[in-house]
Amino acid sequence: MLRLSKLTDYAVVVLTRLEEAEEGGVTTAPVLAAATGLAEPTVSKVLKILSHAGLVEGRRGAAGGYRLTRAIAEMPLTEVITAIDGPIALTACVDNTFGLCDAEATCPVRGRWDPVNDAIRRALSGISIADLAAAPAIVPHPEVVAAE
Amino acid sequence: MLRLSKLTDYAVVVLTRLEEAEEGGVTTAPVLAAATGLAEPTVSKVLKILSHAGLVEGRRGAAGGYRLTRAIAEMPLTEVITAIDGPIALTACVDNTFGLCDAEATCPVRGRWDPVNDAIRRALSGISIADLAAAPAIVPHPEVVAAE
DNA sequence: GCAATCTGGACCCAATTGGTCCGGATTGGA
DNA sequence: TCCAATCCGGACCAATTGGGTCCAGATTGC
Repeated sequence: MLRLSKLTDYAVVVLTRLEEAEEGGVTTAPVLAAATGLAEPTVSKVLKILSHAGLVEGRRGAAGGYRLTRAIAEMPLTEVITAIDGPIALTACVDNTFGLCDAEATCPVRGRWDPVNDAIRRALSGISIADLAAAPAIVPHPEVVAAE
Repeated sequence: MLRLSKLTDYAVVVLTRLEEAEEGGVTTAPVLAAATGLAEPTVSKVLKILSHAGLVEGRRGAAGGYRLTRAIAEMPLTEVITAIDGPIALTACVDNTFGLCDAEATCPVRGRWDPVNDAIRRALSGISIADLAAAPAIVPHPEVVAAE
C-alpha cells in the first residue's frame, strides 16, 4: 500500500477543525487536541510542522494560538503532504542523486519513475483540504460487514 | 514522501530483465540475480510474490525457472504495486473498515481520502512496466552536480 | 513580574520492512 | 531407479523509519 504518514492524516484533521473553530481569532493547541481527539503533544507537533511550512501561523504569548494563513479551500493537499512527508516521489532513487544505490551500474530503472511521479503530482494537484473535508460522509460498506 | 517499498522497485527491474533474457524458455533466479546485481534470495522472494500474483510463472525441476505470463507492455504498474505493497490506498483508515481508529467518533476525514485514492489509481492506470523500462535513460542533473 | 503559550530540539519505543535461510516438493536426466 | 537442480512456502532476524512524548527556552499579554 502506498503509505502516507499518519501525521499527514492528522494535519488534514487539524486544519479542518482549525477552520471550524476560527472566528477571526486564534486557537490553542490544547483546544484543537480536544476537538480532534488526538493527543496534545501530537497536535502540537503537527502544528509546528505546518507552521514551519507556512500553512498556519503561530502566535506566542498569553493569548496566543494558531491561525490559518489562508482558507483551506485555497490550500492544496500537495502542500500538506510535502510539508510533512517531504517531496512527493515514490522511491528514494527517484531524484537522480548518485551514490545511493550500490546496484547503480546495472539498475535499469534508475531515474525512470519520473513519469509515475509526474502522474501522481498531476492527480493530486487541484485537490484542496476543503475538498477532503467536504467529501460525502462515511457510507458503511455492507459487504465488509457481511463478510465477517 | 509517498514511500513505495523497495521490493516493488526490484520487481520492475526483475520483470524487465526477465523479458530481455527470455527466448521462449525460462530463466532461473540465480541468473536473474546476476543480471540485476541483486542478492539471490531477494530476487527469489520477489519472484515468489510475483508468481503468487500470476505475473510470472514458475516451473520446478531440473530445467525449471521463471517465465512471464504476458509481455511487460501488457502488464500495468498497478498490478505490480498491488501484488507487493497491497491495495493502492494512501492511508490505513481509507477502506472504511471499523474499529481501527480510536478517534473514530471525532475523526472528520474518515473515509474521505477516497477521491485522492481514485485520482492516484487513475493516474497510475495506463502505465505499464514497459513504459518504465522504455523511459529515457538517466540524464545527470547538472545543477545537482554543480551544487556540491 | 508572572503566567500562558508557541518554538525547537532531543529522545525512546514500536512497527514495518528488507533481507536471509531452511526444509520440502517437483521435475528432468543419468 | 536415483540424483541433482529448481521452485515453493514458511519462519526468522536485524535495521531503519516513524509515531509519540517530553523538556528547556523564547515570547507575549496581563
